[in-house]
Amino acid sequence: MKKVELSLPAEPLTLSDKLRRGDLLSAACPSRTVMKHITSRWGVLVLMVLDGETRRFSELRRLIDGVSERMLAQTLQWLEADGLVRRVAYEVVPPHVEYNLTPLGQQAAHKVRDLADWVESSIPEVVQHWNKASAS
Amino acid sequence: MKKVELSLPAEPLTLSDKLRRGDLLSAACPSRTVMKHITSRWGVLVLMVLDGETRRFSELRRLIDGVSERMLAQTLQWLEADGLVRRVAYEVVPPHVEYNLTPLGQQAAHKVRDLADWVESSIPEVVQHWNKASAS
DNA sequence: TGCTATACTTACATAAAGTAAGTACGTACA
DNA sequence: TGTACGTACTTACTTTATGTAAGTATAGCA
Repeated sequence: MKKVELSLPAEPLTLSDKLRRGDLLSAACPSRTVMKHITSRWGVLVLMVLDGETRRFSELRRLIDGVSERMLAQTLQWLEADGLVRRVAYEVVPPHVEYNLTPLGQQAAHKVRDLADWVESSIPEVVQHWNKASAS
Repeated sequence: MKKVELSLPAEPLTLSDKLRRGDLLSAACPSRTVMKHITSRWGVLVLMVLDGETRRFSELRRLIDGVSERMLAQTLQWLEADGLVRRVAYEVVPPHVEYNLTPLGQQAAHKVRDLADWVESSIPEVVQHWNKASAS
């Protein structure tokens, strides 16, 4: 079983420093993988919707317009493996599974929410730019 | 020439409200597209690197480990079209092109940087979770 | 009895991303 | 003078990721 090593930035750092921080600019750094999961098309929306709430799989599917069951399941598995999402399954038929955020996931969700809020509120300016550019 | 309309949330809003804010949860909302550009694999890194700096194409390519010229060009074109990145080309041979952020792009870059900082500093916890899970 | 709902997984089709090469011309170096 | 390298891209082709549709076991309701 292979343990993941953190990639080391250019400056000489102590071992504990290396364990302390990732570097998104280096391709081999595991932070790239985590960022990929969080900023994936559905990852962003899952974190938004789970922020402070517990939701069932089917609720998430309905709340997140356009997501397929396949991608929702995969996204949740990524986030669960990263320790951001907690999955609670009740052994009943038909199945009943609940999802919520871990403390770490909550932190991520706050950053994502800040970005999402900015995007949602800046949309008019971006759209204006689109229309201006296509008009010229 | 088709103008883009904003998708309307559930609550009844005035027309000016509709122009005011996007809704990432609805599939048809243009905020989905902008979010896609910003949170794309290379979009995040481009915004990070351009934060407060002017950079040439080749500098970006070297700073962002692993990016291909093809994807870097495409990502920059997306962000330029969204009004987040400004492109300045000098008509010389060999070519010389500079990129920097618009005020809107700076705002986006700040949010992205907050998220990136969190990911980079939270990596040890995530990796610990990976190793713990694979050990069991 | 038949229909709907649950939380997934699997096989297959499509879209996106990665890879490699080409471009036109300047500069550096031997 | 010839050769290699650097610039900012684009194009053709391959690989990977995503979307779509269908299948699963069983309970509740009409």
